[in-house]
Amino acid sequence: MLAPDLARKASCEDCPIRHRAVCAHCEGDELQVLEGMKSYRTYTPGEPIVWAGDDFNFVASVVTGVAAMSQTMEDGRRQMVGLLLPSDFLGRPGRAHAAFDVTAATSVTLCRFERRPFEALLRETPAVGQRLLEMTLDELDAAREWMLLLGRKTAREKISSLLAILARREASLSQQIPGGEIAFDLQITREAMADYLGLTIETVSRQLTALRRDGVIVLTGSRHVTVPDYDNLAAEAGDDADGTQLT
Amino acid sequence: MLAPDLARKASCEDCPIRHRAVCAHCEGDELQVLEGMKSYRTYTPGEPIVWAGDDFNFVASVVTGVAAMSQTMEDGRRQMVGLLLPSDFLGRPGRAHAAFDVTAATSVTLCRFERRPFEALLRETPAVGQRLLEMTLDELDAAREWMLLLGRKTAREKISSLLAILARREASLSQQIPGGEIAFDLQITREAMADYLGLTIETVSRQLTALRRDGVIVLTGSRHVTVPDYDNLAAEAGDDADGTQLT
DNA sequence: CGCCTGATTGACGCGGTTCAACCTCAGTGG
DNA sequence: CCACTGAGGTTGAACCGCGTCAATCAGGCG
Repeated sequence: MLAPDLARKASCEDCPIRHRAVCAHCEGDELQVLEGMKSYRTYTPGEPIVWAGDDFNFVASVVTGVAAMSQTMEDGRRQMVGLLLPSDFLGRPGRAHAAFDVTAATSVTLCRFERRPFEALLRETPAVGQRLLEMTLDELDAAREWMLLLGRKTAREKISSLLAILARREASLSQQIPGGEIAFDLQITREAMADYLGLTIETVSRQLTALRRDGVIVLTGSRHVTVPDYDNLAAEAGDDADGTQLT
Repeated sequence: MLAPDLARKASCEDCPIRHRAVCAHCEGDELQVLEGMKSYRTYTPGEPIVWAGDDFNFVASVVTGVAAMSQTMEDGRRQMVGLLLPSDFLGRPGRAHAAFDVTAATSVTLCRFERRPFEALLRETPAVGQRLLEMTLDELDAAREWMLLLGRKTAREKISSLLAILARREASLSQQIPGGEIAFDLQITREAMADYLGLTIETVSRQLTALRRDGVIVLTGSRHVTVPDYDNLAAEAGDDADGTQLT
């Protein structure tokens, strides 16, 4: 299950998430300690990482890929409660059981630390705790923004919001011209979109079709999206122009 | 605007939230520092504490009362994203502007610290940062639980969930007999309930009536609720019996 | 080719919103 | 003392957005 290319410990210095992850503020000695504690593991798409209620004796940073955190009701209704992207932190120091299901959405590589030693590290190395606090506060803000989407937005606005987020990320990653058209691939299925947005796959499909019909987006195949006019899409999302932006 | 009885600084030793708030882990010297930094302020019911986007140069602990954190769309749709109860922390170290509106739901007294000195304290006093991290992680879990409610639960389940939370809190505060009936007052209006649950006031009213008709609750006046059988109410909330519980 | 998973589309119905009337109660002032 | 007022709450009727159920389509793979 170990990815061959990452099974031998890559150096933290070369790590792609070096300056965004929980270890971002660490230097020299501290980084050495982390280097000694870490181990990599790669999960295949769809593979469960933990189930809610399970013993959960490690914490980890996502190095590559996407993992989904979700909750399921007895009758099968499911709600995604977080998307874990590279540099995001997974796990809960001070808690021995997982609160949510976590599943690999794509192929995912984690940089893992045993929970106990990591908790000790938190006590002794303020830099890690401070960075974790920053990251957790950001996640809390993002979760609260998402609550507005889930509680008050229409299906069309929900889809538009999600596409706008993905378009913004694509634009920032690829340094595209502001105002120009943005194109990206949906990495996730309609089902994952529905779980994330609190909708059904049928509604997701219908609203995508409607947005295409109205010229807000261009769909090539079912997974490739082109946004001719980002402002137009943002207006459909119902976010006030000056307001905060979902991450 | 200062509450006369709290305007002179009450001692941290006697503080009702002494061992639950952000200062919980502090001892001796550290407490002295906080004691010197703090100032109290009381807000009247309905009074805004901050608006989203405003300069926000303090952080605070709620000492007494209830404050509501919420987000509003251009057209007036509103979603509450958090309820701040005594000992809860308000504010975001490292950020100069508020992300959400915060309003006093009842009369609220805050124990406030200027943001800059508090940030310095966070760097120098690990105990505060560690406690804040714990609290933030708990809030994040609660926000994620709420996402399931907003995204997937029916109106009846939403109301039942809220009542179950309030009943649990009442039972734990008043040490009631497990299995016995639980009675409590709704401290908030139908409008606040609707904003919290992502519903309209009409739907809130109708579902409360339906739960009363079905014997799940007894309503005395419009604000006093008696729960004859907690397990029955919990079943209506749709939470799986073994699962995690909203706080 | 057949099979399976993911996605689209249509028909239909329900749950929750919308709009509106009305009720209750606590002030408030004549 | 009672009329007036306004906020909070309840109830009814009609509408419609989205879920449900079901049929069909497209693409990948043995």
